[in-house]
Amino acid sequence: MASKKTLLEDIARELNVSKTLVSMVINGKGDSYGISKKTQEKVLSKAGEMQYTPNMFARALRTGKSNLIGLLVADISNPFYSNIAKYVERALAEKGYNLMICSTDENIEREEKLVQLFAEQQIIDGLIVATTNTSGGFFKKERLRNFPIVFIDRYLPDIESNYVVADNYQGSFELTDLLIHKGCKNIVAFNITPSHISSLTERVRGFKDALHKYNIPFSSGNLVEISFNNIQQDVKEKLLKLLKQSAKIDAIYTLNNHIATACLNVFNELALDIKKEGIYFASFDDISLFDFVKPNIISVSQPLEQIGIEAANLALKLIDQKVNGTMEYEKVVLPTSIISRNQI
Amino acid sequence: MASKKTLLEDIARELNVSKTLVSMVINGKGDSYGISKKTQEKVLSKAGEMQYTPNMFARALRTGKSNLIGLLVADISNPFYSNIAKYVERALAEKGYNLMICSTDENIEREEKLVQLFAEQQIIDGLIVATTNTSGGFFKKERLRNFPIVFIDRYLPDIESNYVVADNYQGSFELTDLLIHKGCKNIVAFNITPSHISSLTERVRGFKDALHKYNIPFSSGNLVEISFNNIQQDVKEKLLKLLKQSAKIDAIYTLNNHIATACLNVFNELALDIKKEGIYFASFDDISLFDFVKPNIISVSQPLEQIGIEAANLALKLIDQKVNGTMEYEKVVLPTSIISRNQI
DNA sequence: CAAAAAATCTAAACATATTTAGAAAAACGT
DNA sequence: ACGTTTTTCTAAATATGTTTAGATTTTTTG
Repeated sequence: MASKKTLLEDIARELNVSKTLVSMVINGKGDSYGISKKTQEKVLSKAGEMQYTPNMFARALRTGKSNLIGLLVADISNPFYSNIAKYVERALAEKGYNLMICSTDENIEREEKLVQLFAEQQIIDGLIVATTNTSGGFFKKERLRNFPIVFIDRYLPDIESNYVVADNYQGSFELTDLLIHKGCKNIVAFNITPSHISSLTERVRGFKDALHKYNIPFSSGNLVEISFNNIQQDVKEKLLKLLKQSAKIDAIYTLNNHIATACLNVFNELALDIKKEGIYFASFDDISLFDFVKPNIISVSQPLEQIGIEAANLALKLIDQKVNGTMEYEKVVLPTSIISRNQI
Repeated sequence: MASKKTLLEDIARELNVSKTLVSMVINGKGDSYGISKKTQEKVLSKAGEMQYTPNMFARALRTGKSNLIGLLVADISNPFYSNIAKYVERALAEKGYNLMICSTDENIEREEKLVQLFAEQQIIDGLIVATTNTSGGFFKKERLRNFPIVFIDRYLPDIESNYVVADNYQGSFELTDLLIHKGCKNIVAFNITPSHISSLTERVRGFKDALHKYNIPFSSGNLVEISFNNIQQDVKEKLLKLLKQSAKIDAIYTLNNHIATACLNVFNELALDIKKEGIYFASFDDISLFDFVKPNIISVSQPLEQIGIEAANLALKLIDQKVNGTMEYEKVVLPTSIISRNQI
């Protein structure tokens, strides 16, 4: 005989009070509604005794608040995102919020469907998203414009928005700068296509600007595009071509961890010893793998924990502001750090 | 002027029908309720036109179903779990369900709080959980016993339950068997303490049984316990001691990827070349890292995708059965595979 | 064509809270 | 003791759907 769930009404009946009163007390508004201490005491203890827990749906339906935050990432199995997810979740749990994580599989349509479902439906109170979208058109929609959304990792340049990102430009600039100081003259950066997402364009810009600062010429050969759908194969081809060409290169700089991993795979497979050839290996994004592999990798590490915490807090702040009417855009850019493993 | 959300009533008013009818049609029950094709057509097209999307909370409140499944794991940033999460999510999305992922931080209290919140509150229709609990006492509670729960990775031996796990015993047995065939006589397994979770005890059992099969003596020295709270330091100490001792060991077998990673860190830090000393390195759990490091690692790989898919399907099946009254326990044990990188 | 049967549709109840507007009780002032 | 405040509490409305029981309308049948 599975005993039915305790309802507000059950408590009210037991105590011979109205459910209004019980609701007020349960929600900690007893004082402000002038419920006597004694009654509050009674209600609270009875509620505990009967193991009352409010029905979230009824509450959300009435209040329009679910205490749920959504997190949308391209791929939850990517350690970059799963780590951020962990920190976001921790930060939210402290404030009594729960997190709904969903992967979009780097698929714009799925992303839009999920945003629609979550945000327009008001299933969640706020959204944190590493968007796969590029145009911003979707997020301009009236109903979304008034919804608390925090972009992380990537933002959409053509719309005003709240975001928390690493300083991709500066990180890339510094990394390139470091390589140059180590004597590199012909650094080849591996980018991914399509590459309109902000983080990548910023990294490219940082790379180019650093070269420019030292008057090192940049030619199309310094930026290799890897097709997203065929990373492994494409990296292998481009890499082999590079190593065979007459113009000697002295550093490979992969613009994200996917490409880095693909390169390492190729080195492994072909037993290539980059180091012996006097080529540095550098990458944006630091993943734990880098601590174990050869060649040693110089990397730009993003402050995952900070990104997570800031994003969570910003989301909560926006939710608050929304209630209070005002709504300003906040842009958080966090510094990266170079992890320079003793190279060559 | 942010246009208000479209409600059922709005559509009903526009078309001069009852909202009952609209609801029926929207839910695809038009035929069974005998709503004429023409009317259904009208409703559907108007709903599309007005961009109607039902309010999930109102619906869930009334029906007691949210189309949400919960996934509770110890640590979403652990690639083992985040990969499973990805596959679970995909499988559920196909069936119109969404996934709420939460990390428990390997904290029993937090786990229980979340289960309470999600399951008892009926926020979710079903739960998939890699439990940190050990006793089963918590899950024996009346209200949870009638809730669709699928355990993954680990199950609780002292309660009847539904679970999807890898064949930890068999995988461990085969791995040990392989090592023995390679000539190992003194294999040392690194376990984690506390180690009452089923997956680990099964792995230990497989290890011992394989030794026994070949009449290889097992002594306490063959099983090193690493304390969970201090993995890195503890591994380092135990490892150094082992390598210095007189009795030569010929294989190290780490019982999960955490310990494996810790070992690799030590090898790295101290520039130890296990291989040169003629020691094999093996580990349960295969993570991508293993493809890149030295020494080459023989590992037991778990079928992550299958675990995810089976867990998702089982959860949905249970939800169905719950509605239909019957409720049987299903235990899915999936085969593992050995990844034998050419060692020594 | 009236009665019976079948096909369509609807009013009202319900799911479980929160909140508003106002009632009842207690305390106070003279 | 009676009107006024103040304190404490409650009935009813509300949030947005789903579902039951029954009402209308249409079609069929003798």
